[in-house]
This record gives sequence, C-alpha cells and structure tokens, in this order.
Amino acid sequence: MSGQKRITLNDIAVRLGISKVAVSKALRDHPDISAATRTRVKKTAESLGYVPNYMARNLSARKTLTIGLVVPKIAHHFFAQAIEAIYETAEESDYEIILTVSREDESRERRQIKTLLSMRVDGLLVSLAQNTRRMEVFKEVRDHGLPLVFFDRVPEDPGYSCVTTDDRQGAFEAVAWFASRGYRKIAHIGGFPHTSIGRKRAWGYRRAMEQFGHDIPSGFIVEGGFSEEDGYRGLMKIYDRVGLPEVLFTVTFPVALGAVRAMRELGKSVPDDMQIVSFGGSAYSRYMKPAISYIDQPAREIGSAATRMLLEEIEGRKKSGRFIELPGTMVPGPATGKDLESE
Amino acid sequence: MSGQKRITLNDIAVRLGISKVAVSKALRDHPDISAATRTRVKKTAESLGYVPNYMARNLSARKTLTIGLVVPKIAHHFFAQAIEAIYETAEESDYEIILTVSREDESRERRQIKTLLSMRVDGLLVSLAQNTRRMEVFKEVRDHGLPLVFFDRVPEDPGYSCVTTDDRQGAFEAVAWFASRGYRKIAHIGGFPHTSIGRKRAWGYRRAMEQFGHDIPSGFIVEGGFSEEDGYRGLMKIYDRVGLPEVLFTVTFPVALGAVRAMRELGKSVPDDMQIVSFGGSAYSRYMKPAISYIDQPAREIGSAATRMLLEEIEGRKKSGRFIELPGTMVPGPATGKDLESE
DNA sequence: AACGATAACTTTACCGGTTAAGTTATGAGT
DNA sequence: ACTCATAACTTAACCGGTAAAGTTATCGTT
Repeated sequence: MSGQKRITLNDIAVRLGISKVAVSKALRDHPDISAATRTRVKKTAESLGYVPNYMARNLSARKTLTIGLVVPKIAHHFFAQAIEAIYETAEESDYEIILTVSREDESRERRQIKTLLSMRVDGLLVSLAQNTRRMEVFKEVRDHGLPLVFFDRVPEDPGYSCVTTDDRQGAFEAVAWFASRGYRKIAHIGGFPHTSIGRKRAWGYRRAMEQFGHDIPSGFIVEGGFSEEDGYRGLMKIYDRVGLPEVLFTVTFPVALGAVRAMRELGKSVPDDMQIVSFGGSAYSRYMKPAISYIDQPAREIGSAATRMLLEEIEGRKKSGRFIELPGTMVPGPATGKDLESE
Repeated sequence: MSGQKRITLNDIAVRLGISKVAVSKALRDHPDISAATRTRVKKTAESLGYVPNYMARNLSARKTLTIGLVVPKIAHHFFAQAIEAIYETAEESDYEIILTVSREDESRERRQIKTLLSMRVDGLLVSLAQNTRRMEVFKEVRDHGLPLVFFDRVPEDPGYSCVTTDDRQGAFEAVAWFASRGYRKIAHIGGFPHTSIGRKRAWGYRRAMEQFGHDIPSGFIVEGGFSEEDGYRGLMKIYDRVGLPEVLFTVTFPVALGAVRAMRELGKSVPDDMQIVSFGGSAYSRYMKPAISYIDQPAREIGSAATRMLLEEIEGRKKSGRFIELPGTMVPGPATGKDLESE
C-alpha cells in the first residue's frame, strides 16, 4: 500500500555510473565536482523525483535546523497569533518548526519535550501549561546546553530566557485608565496565584489602586483559573460578597466572557451597571457586544521576539537568561456612565 | 555552546559491558533479553538521561509514526479549531504531527510538501492555499502511494480523499433561513470562482433563491476573495450598483466583517438596514455586535474525520479517493426587522 | 552420553546521508 | 624528464538506531 520506495543518492549514482558521494557533493555544489557532472546529477535527480532524506541527513550532520515549539493550546487568539509569528520568523532563518500542543497538561508537556529532544531539535520554544510545577525536564534541557526560551507562560525560577507581556505595566494601565477617570470601586478576578501572570497582574491592579488612593475592600479580589467558568464563578462570588463594583478587571479574556455571562444571568448590563476590562482581547473584541475594554497583548511581537532570542542562543551569539517584557496597549471599549459626556 | 553530546545506546552498552543491540532490545522489551538485564538497562538509561534518537530510529525502521499537516494559516478560528482536533486525534494513535503554514502561498506550500516528504512522514493532511492551481506535487505524492487527505480547502480534481463542510447544504440553509421568512432581496458576496468553496457556496445560494422563487438581479452577486478587504469592496460594489439588499450572504466570516465596516461607513445599521449571514463564524460570534448570523462549520469534526481517514489509509484499511461532506448548522443572530414580532 | 531446543546474548549488515582520507590523471613549473 | 599541485572522483568510516543471522551455555530428552 505504501508505494514504491523512494529514490536515494545511490539510485542516482548507479544510473550515472559514479559514486553516491559524488552525487551528494554535486547536489550540494561542492567544489570537488565538475560543472558537467554537477549538471548531469541535478538533472537526473530532478527527473527521478529525488527528495533527500531528512533523517539520514540530520543523523550525520550535527544541526537539524529545527526548533521545537510547545504551547498549551492553539485555538486561542493569543496563541494562534504568536504561533503564526513564530513560524514566520523561523522561516526567515530557514528553520523548521515542530509544534506540539500540551493541552494544559503537565505530563503531556513533559512527554512532548522528550519527543522533541529525541528529534534533536536545535532549540526549544515553550509556553507552559497552566498547572506545570515540576521544572526538572527544563533543568535537564538547560544543563544539556540546549537553547530554551519561554514565552508568555514563563516559569517562576530565575535563570531561564523569557519573553512575556509586561503584566505589571498592562494591569496597571488597565486599572489606571478607569481610576484616573473617577472610578473607585474596581474589583479583580485574578488567576492562580502560583503563576507569574496571576501574581504580576494582581500586583499591577493593587499598585494602580494604591497610586490613585483607592482602597481594596476584602472580597474585591477573587483568585481562580483562567477560563470562562472561572470568570463566571468569580463574578458570582464578588456579587454575593460585596455587590457589583463599578469596574471589573479580569486576568484573561475568557474570564471576562464568563463574567459577561454571569452579568446576563444577574440581569445586569455591561457596561451600564459595570464595566469590564480584561487582560488580553480577541481578534473580534472591537465588534463584540457587550463591549468590554482590554489590554491588547503584543502576541506577534512576543512570538517573533522569542524566536529571535532563541536563534541568537542557538547560534551562540547571546547567552541565555535574558528576560524581555513587551508592553501591552489599552484598548478602551465605547465609553459609558461617567464618561458619557466625553463621548 | 551546544552542550555535552547526548547519551547513545552504545554509552549504556559500554557502561554495562554488553552490546548495544542488547540494550536496544532491552529498552523495547524484546523477549531475547532476561528480566534482570532489562531492569539494569532501563535503570541506567534513566539515570544517564538517555533519549532515543528519532532520526536514527526512523532511518532504520520504515514507519515514522508522523503525519505532515499543511494549512494556509492558523490565526483563524476555523483552522485553529481544526488543527487542535487533528493533534488530539493523531495523539490517540500515537502519531506525531508536523505542522507547516503556507500563508496562502502556492510556492511555499509546494516547498513545505517537499520538506515533509523529506521527513518521510507516513501521510499528509492538507488544506490548500487560496491560489493553488498546480497540482503536480500532489499527483506525485499520490502516485508514490503516500496517503494524502485534503480537508476544508480541497482540490477540484477528482480522485483525492477529501473532508469538507457541505458547502452547498450550508449555503442553501443560510439563504433558505431568510428566504423562508419572507426576505426576498438577498445578495451574495462570493469567493474566487476557481475554488470549490467559492463555487459550491454560490451554488447553494442560487439554489435556495430559485427554490423560493426569488430572482437574482444582476449585481446581486459579487465575486472576489475571502478576506475582510474583499467584503468591504464587495458590499460597496453592490451598494453602488443596486443599493442595499435586505440580507447579505457572505462566503466567509472575514468577508462579513468587511461588509460590517462598509455598512458603518455608509452610515447604515446591521441588522436594521440589512442583515448579514456568513458562511463560518468565530468563537465570539455570539458576543459580537452588530450581531450577524452564520453557518457554523464543524471545524473539529472535519479535523478529526480527516485524521481518521488518513490513518485508515496509512494502515491500509481503506482505499483513497473517499469524499466526506459534514453538515454545517445555522446559527441565527438576534431577530430584527421582519422577525421582530416573533422575538 | 549424545542431541536438539531454548534462553540470552553478540556480530554483521543496513537505513541514507556526510565527512575524512585516499587515488589517479593532467598540467604547470623548473 | 621529473616533481608537485590540483581537479575530480572513489573508498572507508561514521551518525545511532533496527533486523537478521550467528554463538554459547544450559537443560530436558531418550
């Protein structure tokens, strides 16, 4: 069923009555080979439909020109964008990408890293699963001297190369935007406190509140996950405990969607009864109803910056351990309430 | 910079004073090896951090347990979903996926197919770029007996295995939904007529109009691409020629977004002045404003069906050339205009 | 006690390339 | 005429595995 066997260097060599090494060299434009032979070889290679064997080539060569990429999911605006940028940036340097999807599962993530190592990738680009705690695999990778760059979901441990959104700046900006416009009751549905984004975004929230002299009543911060469900439960909890705030700052976009659903169930309106700002939006956020504001994460920039950083480490041009934070931008939804007059 | 060299079978063999073949067999639980040796081998392999070399393994074995996947883009709801399903389905059968992104470019697509062939993938899953005309590469692949399944963006030529949305049914349903509710002036912004989706969706549109006895005035159908820009230009053209229809059926979701933008510029309202139905939506369509209706494409189903079909062909259980069309479902936006009373 | 079967390895060969180390004919230099 | 460099190949060796074909020591038979 699996068809004729593929053409090899040897097939070409036999047909032309020369050695397979000569063929190999001819195809790679090695100076050892005469122009005449080179042409003959290339011509017959073409006509026989020769396709070099990636495995064989990389088994003898030391580099594979391949990068391993591990992400928690892809059907998510941020990741889809970042991945696309990574592919494009890698292509510019003639690197292949091998993408695996951990589906937010720590053990699957670990298996996939192993697989990528077995493929002898020249470097790894990783965005951690939500619940990843054990960093042994990555320590191994690092100790082995294999270039490794994390992006967006980066580890706690220092020493790794990372590229992320500036969570503190973004969260601060989101909250400050409203605080500076007279809103005082601003609540926050945060992520897991054991993740860096969870903590840093909460930090930015607290910092902005503090800076504008607003205190944070207990019950104004709810911690949880990053999903729609967490947003739904989060808002319900806030509502139960302290009623509706004026503004809700959510740790992710799905969390905001969950909050929207909760609002709908409560018979309340967004943005009239409460405004929502989320960290991260979607491609269609500006078409969305109800309109929510969001911090736009520089997904493509993060993807390409991480890739460039990795390539620099692969080529030995830079040492690992660098940490880059790229700024997000506030995208306000249509103004309402206190801002109505300014619209 | 690139770290210590990796551990090989031989390293383990030397350390234990046995042959590398024994080690290889031990790791694969070959009956030749005694339980004692097997344990010793596995233990030292573990402690040395041995990771088998994928290249070497697949060079000697005939199967790579790897599938090549080529898509035009990934930062698009449909593809992100389909890809995710493909990864999940492949994983169930222990297959790896190597994904490449053609970025809607025919020659890049061709190069990527070559790369995947050089990686000796066991099969190919392809969604064609918009402008792909030359099918020679695929003919070669097929002639070589390498399993190949197209999904969503499938070729014109018969004989290939394909999985798509039932474009005719979906388009028909979208238009019929409105036609059956009394709307008569229904226009269509279509895709390129040389693509199957362009033609089939237009066919469904025509068929529904015909079935409900509505004629299609000239100027009601505009052909173009599948992008936002095409939607913008398309609606502008329709408006110039024949004014605003009651309903607009667009060939894709981005085209609908472009039409929305055009409507905004014209100072018209969606859905009050004109309703929009698109073929395909986005994850957030239901939160979107202005609300448009859409045919929901079974992205995940298409992805997993295509993968299963490919696996069946790889394992020789089925012959190639099958064609599966999965039905889409109409997701109406909030009712307006003629339907207001029924809300 | 000689014999075939079996367990548990080892040796050899090969997958399809690449690199390093020969080999040979030709032409230049002196 | 003789040496030497060079062009254009060829042969050998290796990358890290797997598969097939030996090799022994041990053991149950008859």
